[in-house]
Amino acid sequence: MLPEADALAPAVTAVFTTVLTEGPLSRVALARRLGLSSGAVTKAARPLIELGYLEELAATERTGPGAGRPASPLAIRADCEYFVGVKITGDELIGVVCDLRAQVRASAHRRLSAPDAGHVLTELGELVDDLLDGPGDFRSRTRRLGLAVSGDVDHTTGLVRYSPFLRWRDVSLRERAEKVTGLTVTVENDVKALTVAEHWFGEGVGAESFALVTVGAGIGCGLVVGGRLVSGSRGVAGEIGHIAIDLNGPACHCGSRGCVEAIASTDAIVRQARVAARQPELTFDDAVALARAGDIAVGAVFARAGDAIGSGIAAVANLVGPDRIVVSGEGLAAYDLFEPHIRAGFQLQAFGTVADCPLSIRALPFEEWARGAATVSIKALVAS
Amino acid sequence: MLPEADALAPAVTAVFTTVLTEGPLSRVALARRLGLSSGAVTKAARPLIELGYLEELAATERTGPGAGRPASPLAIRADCEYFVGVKITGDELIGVVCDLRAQVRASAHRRLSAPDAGHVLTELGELVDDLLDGPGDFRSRTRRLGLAVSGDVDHTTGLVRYSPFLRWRDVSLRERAEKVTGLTVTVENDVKALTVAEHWFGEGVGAESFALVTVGAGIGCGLVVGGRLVSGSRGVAGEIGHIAIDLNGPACHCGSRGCVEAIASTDAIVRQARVAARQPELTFDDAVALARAGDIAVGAVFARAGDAIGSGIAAVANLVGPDRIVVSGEGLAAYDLFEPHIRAGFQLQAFGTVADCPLSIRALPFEEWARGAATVSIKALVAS
DNA sequence: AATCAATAGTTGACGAAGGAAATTATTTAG
DNA sequence: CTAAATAATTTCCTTCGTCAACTATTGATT
Repeated sequence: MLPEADALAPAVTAVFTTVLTEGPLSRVALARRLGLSSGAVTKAARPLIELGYLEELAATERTGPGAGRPASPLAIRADCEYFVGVKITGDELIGVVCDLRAQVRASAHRRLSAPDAGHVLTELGELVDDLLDGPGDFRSRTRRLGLAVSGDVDHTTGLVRYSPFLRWRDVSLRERAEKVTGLTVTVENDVKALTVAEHWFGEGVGAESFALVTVGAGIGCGLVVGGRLVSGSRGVAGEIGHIAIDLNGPACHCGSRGCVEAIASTDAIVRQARVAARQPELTFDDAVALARAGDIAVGAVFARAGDAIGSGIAAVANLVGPDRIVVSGEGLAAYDLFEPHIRAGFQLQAFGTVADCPLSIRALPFEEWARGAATVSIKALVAS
Repeated sequence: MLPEADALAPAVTAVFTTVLTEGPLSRVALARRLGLSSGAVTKAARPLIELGYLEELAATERTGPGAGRPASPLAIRADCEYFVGVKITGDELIGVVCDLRAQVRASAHRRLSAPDAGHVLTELGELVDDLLDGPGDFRSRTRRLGLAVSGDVDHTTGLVRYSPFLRWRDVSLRERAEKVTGLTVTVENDVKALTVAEHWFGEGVGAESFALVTVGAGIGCGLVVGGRLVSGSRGVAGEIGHIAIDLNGPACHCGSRGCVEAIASTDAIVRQARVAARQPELTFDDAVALARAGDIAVGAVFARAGDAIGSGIAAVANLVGPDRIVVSGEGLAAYDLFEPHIRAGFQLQAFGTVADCPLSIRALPFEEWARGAATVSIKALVAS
């Protein structure tokens, strides 16, 4: 078992995170990248190699003019430690085991009969045991568990202040999960966890500022500004879903009117599609099918939703001017119906050079939320 | 003349900025505040005292139980150095001399016949000379000039990339202003400069995240997140004025529709008030007078503008969850007409605990923009 | 082959910065 | 006058990172 990587020198943390997120890099490249002397990098890398976190790759490519000693890049030893991530929803636990590079190595899920905290925690314990004792022998190399929960989460204390979907209030999730699993637990809001995952291992790598927009039952946004996750001084941030974009739009459950979420969440789409198609029993999948089959009224519902999402994204972009934006979410399963409208809505309202901000739109792969949870525990190891 | 405060140890900068922004503080209080040992504070403070930036106040108040050596608070010697700040608008230069605590000591302004860069720079040189050689003998203790310009400004290079009001493109303002004035020049976007001023010396002091919204000919927003000014990766950030809040609202000069600015800028208000009052020659002041006199149609224009501003502020608050928000601007000269609507619009659309964010609304004192410019040069001295 | 230039990485001396704890300073309470 | 409490300083020490010299490894040139 590898020892705790606590209380590391700044340079050690910097080298670790940079190699982790920006792939194999030679010591000289790291020194340039981090503004350190090459000697400092040598010294910082040594303990990480000795602890088994980094390894030196064989020199391979020759770059530049060709002369000179070839660089030996430092790379993460991904299998030196594993991390469990679990996304907790109202009716399901989705769990994964990831390696240090956040690659999913195993996954499992459990349906929940009821979302009360006691029940969820017992199920969580069993799920984690299943994951760690299943094929792969992860148990001996796993110390950490990350949990992702929607709602207001204090990630420093591991307290879930309020989670509407779970109907939890002030649940000390970290403490209780540590007792049940015996692992070191990190708790984070689900959207923020996903944002960290994307910032460290996805399309946000290297971005100084970055926004992740999730579209689904809710519409959320995780923000990275100045290289750091934005938490909001009252625990709330990234509530793109409750930006009002249409004074005369539909009423939203938040009490306002014309919120993005009231127009573009899956629920809102179903509600509008039922009216448009005059079928009160219509499901989301039915709506998608109708729109793809050319139903003009239902198609307009998706178009309007896409425009609304584009407006919300434009608002984020106009305010913080991020390097990059990623739009994702289970609601984008039908993303062919949304994408052009999201882009058009964004382009129309993005101000000046903000319109140049790269926007990637893609469906959210299954397990991604749980992977986000695991990423948070990786981050807790590296940048503790 | 005091030497350059370049390349200081982190603790020295921390002590300096903390004393500067959070008033006289004893060494022990500073140590607690900054997470340093008291010894470190003693060492960090010494050079600052020797250079004349700080002074030790006589122990005054006894706090707590009463026993113990009284603390001798460290305070800024405000008159040890002066800073010039100039706000450049299309038709006017507004200049001030501030002390190290950003108190205005002298001010002057000049009307511009034309906004071309060459002309502006000659006038700038004369304005600065007037300020420094006027009463007060500031010249000998002044090394720095801050310039505030609306538009896209690269503050690291001092280049004005694009300023629509001035019709400037790629003007290397820092270089040229240094040549004309002989001072070390810092250039910043006007709203960002004002934000720094408010963050360091105004209501944003101590805030980890903070938003300043300015209402006037344009509607802008400066953001501080994680203690640092948000610049936007393409130079654009805080464009609250171009968040669209009404799909069917009036067309905006930016090409979109229903932008906050198209509803609530002074121009937009005048335009709408002329229609409402059926007086095509109406001025802003006339509109204010009519609204105050009870004209319902004109009053509704102000109400709608206030609501729109409130919506924009709610969008900012929902996204970044700031500690505090300040609304200011020359457009708020008639702020009695706006204030309740701004607050109501904000409260309606602020999500969850975001609604608890303190909101202060107040008219922008004359010279405040220029003071912001001076503040930027103070910041450049302290945190270079 | 020998040498040189170029680049990568290591090493050890050094200096700057900050912590720990003993010491000094200054006050009030008794 | 002494003890307790708090503030500030000082000294010693550790840590971290730079600097510059040095080793290592390659391709190119002669």
